[in-house]
Amino acid sequence: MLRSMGNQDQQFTISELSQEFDISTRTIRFYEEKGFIKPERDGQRRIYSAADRTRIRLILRGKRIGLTLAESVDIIDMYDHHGSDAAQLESLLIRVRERRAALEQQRRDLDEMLSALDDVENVCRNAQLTVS
Amino acid sequence: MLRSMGNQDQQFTISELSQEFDISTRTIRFYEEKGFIKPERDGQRRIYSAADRTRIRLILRGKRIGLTLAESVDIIDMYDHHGSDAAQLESLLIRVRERRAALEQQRRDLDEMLSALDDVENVCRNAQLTVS
DNA sequence: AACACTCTTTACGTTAACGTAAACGTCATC
DNA sequence: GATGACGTTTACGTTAACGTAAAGAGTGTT
Repeated sequence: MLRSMGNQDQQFTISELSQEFDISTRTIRFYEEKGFIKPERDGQRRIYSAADRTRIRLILRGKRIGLTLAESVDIIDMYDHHGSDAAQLESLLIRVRERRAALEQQRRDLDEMLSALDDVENVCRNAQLTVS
Repeated sequence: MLRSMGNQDQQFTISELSQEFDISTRTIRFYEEKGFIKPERDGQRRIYSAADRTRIRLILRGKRIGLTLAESVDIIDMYDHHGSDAAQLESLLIRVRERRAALEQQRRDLDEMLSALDDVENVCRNAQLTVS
């Protein structure tokens, strides 16, 4: 786990992140408003760390699979939840399994839908041959 | 494709479907209000066909993977879109491929998230051994 | 007839996730 | 010192997907 720890202290402005992820600055401020990220300040200006940037990336990934922001954050927080307490570990494990069950159901639904689209595509091809 | 055509003419009341799918009757009427299903009537009462029922099932599957109702219906309508016209077939094929690309991206995101959860679970196990 | 259901329409309320606009602060630059 | 470019706060607006409540119709039961 020992990394070279090069430049973890990189910083970003709001417009940089906005452009990189193709989201509005309003969206980024909204995430902060909801407590999902907590950038530092240089006077009034917000300064985002590499960790903030990663959180945004993960939130957006969650969005793409249809999770709400709260759900995404809930999952993300599992990653670095160092609840050393044994009871906390247990409840964390339970939550992880619940999430995984839901995500696996999602994957089944996704696969069904994909194979249905495959069928449509094949039917289309055949029809094209018939027509042409 | 010749099926035995047993009882395709089955009918359902709104409360039957509501219970079967564990959604409210309001939701079912809402779907109709939006034009996603068009049940017949017995006087005032709505009567749902097997096809209506299937559409609801597919809409709900779409919901589970995070699609909007409009998106779900858009995909569902691809299934029985018998656009015999060659140009229509072509544009349908394009739309099918677009959808599939998005769904495949979704599956990648899903798989990443699942493997991240696997990691969390393993870390938890190790921590449990350390603690106990 | 009175009730109990199930269904109907109409309509206002709610939450999430932002969009949009107004009004202002801070630098650099022309 | 005015003009941009970029940032800030505050606040009202918007859409999707229903929830919830009110008031009534139809059908069967006691």
